[in-house]
Amino acid sequence: MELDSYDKKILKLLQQNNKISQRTLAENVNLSASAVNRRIASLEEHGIIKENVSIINPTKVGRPITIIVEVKIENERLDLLENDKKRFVNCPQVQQVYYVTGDFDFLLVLNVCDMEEYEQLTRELFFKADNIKGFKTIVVMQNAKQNLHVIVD
Amino acid sequence: MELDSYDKKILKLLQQNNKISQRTLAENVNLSASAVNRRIASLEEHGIIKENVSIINPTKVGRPITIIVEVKIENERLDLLENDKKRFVNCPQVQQVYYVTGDFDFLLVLNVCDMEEYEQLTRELFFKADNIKGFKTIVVMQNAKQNLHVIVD
DNA sequence: AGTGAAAGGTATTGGGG
DNA sequence: CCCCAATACCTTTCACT
Repeated sequence: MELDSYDKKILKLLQQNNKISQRTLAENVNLSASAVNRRIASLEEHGIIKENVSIINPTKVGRPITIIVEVKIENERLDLLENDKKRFVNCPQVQQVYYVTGDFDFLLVLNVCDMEEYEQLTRELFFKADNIKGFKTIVVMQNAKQNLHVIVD
Repeated sequence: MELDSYDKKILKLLQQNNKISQRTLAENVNLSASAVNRRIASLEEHGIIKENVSIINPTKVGRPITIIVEVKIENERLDLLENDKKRFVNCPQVQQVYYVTGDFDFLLVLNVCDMEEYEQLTRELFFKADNIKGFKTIVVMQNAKQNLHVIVD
């Protein structure tokens, strides 16, 4: 799907605030509300808009700790790798799973309420599994920016 | 602010899909639509709901590359540190900025369209600045999970 | 705080260019 | 693909429990 300048403006606005009304959106991009409506529907159908969500402040719901983990695996055999990946992805405390190459194989970003919760998670995620060579824990001191904005232009 | 079980259910649902109507939400949590309306307003006022956004699929808008950077700084003097942080935070390609302690000082997550864009960014972010001791680039092979969900219970 | 109903505002669909 | 207009739906407010 090709995005024209209308679609791009709509995306730019919606990824900052998706509660903005289609009428207001329409005024901003110089289109009618129904045109905006159809474009949004199309962007969603094509998966360009992946989801519409509220972002929660983790600190305010008692989960103030962000932890980064660099994971080294033992064996890169595809089925074992997929198995590790699934375990990470299915863990609700794990927000982000990146498969990388270099000194380590996975980088994880976790959100937890305290270090005890993290310690218990390490058992499930790393110690109980037999394809993990090692992992390095990095505790985040300050979460200076955290969003999923994509440049659209 | 104390969250009761109604608030928690509402938050759980909204961080999966904030386009769900308040009436549907009300049915799910066994409250009236107006009660849900007031609770959502309160959650927003208190900053528990930080923002409402559409999440864009980066690949589908021509920005398929995620890069992780570990940054070591030269001098931890507060003003220099803040200066580095601001430079990272203000860069639109930088989605996430974590200040950490250990082998490195900042971990960044970037989204770019190609390696050339990243290379140019490194000049702005790292080479032009004189408080950067070094940085390590990790190119993400596969983005297996990426969200900002927080466990609410 | 919660409810239900009324009022006001939005989203969505269909006819026509 | 656009606009406009009608309808259906949703949010918001208010009086009351």
